[in-house]
Amino acid sequence: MKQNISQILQANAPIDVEAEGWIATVRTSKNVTFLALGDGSCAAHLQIVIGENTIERTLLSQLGVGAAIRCTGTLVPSLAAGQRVELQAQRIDLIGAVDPDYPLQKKRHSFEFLRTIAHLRPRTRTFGAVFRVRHALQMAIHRFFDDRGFIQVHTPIITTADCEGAGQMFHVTTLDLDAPPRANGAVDYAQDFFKQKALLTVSGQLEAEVFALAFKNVYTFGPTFRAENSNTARHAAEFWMVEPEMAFCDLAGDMALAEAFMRRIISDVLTRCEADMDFFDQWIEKGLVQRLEKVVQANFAHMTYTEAISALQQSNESFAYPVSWGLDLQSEHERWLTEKHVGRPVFITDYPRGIKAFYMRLSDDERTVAAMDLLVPGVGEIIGGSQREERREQLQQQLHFFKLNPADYDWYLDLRRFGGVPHAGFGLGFERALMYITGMQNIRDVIPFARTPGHASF
RNA sequence: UCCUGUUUAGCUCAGUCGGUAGAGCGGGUGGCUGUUAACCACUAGGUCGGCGGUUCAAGUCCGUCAACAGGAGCCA
Repeated sequence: MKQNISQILQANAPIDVEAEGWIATVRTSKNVTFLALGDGSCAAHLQIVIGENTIERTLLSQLGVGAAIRCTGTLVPSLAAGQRVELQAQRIDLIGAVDPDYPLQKKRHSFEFLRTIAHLRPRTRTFGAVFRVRHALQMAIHRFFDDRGFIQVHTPIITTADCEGAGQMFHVTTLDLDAPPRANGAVDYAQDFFKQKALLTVSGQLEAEVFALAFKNVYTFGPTFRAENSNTARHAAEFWMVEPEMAFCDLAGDMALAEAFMRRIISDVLTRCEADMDFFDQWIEKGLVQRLEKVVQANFAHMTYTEAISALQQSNESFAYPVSWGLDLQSEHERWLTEKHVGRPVFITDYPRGIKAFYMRLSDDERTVAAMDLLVPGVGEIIGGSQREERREQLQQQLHFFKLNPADYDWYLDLRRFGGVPHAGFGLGFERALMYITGMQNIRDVIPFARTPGHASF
């Protein structure tokens, strides 16, 4: 198998090699030309040295930034500082020429401009690092669960239940939208492909619970969809979510898993993507690596929602949003708690029933539910989870409390009749975790081809 | 969706008090004994986001639409 540039850069010089890739920069002087060649396999480029009269002058003039080439020659220790080895070219083949209007230049571009050329931006250093780390983070997540005996469940992407009553969902239909069949004045979904209204999933959690009650420890990791008209740096219409679910597990066990999970995936990426993480530390967010190392080392703090509210009320900070028991915590509150009050990651637990989802387990005080959010310095909430309501009667009460139709949840209620057990889980937005780990500030820049309101190009 | 801001060369930006447009990079040409986003010289490149208004005169002031960004809400 051919060697990629990552492997070539680690080879013992001198040795004859063949390198393939795209030209990142060109520097010429009278007797020598230098190319920086990249193939996405690592953050570093391979320096190619072209001596006088090595190749045809017409070929040399075609070696512009962006061109794809194959270079054969001898890998030798570099004569200059800046790289350990370099490739002395003996032969260069132009595999893919580049037109002079190639938009990427050897200078800084704005992320806004690069979003408009999503078909070319993966070749830049920043996006090379982003998508290598995205892959590494994904693998770290799978390894974490696999090491603990978790089974991954491929929960459905097309669903017929508005699972959590959360937000707008995308419809999936084969009906003619210009003239849909009607019955009793409404669209007649009985004539649709699934013979009922179908939607794109917003969460695999409810289906994951089914598998947790058969395989004990499971997780989902797949795409989810929200049709919300949210136009922010942290929202996308299509994103990936990680949702572990554990049977015979309470909220404390849930938090213990979440803490071990965060530590492990961060340390995995730090050790496996050292060069890319150094790149982010230098160019995207100063101090990033140190911030993450502190998260890996720190014991996460714990406090209840009620304790958090009183801490906020006694803080003498002036918040834009009011603080009072029963109101949800705003971003500014979460940031203050994790950054200033405790100065490390913190779990907030036992939220008021009314501001959390119907499936969360009602506590004995009947005012709070067994919910937890993990807040981390820099971003605020990164994980949300809960112990699920395993008692059938209480779950029915919760459905009534949230004005949901029990008939839509018959199979979910059934789980509480046939060997139901205490169980718990949490959800992690994959892209938000990636933003946290890379320091990238816009979710559109950690997704290969982002889907947001008004944008589904590429 | 709301608030605020931005829109000038292929890219990143400057443009003062209203008087018909500038730089760096990139492209082209030439130079340079090994460069590190190389460097030096010359050169081409513009419907100043669209439409409308004020004015003798608009990149500049006003209105409007659009795109983009930041913040908010919603959330992951």
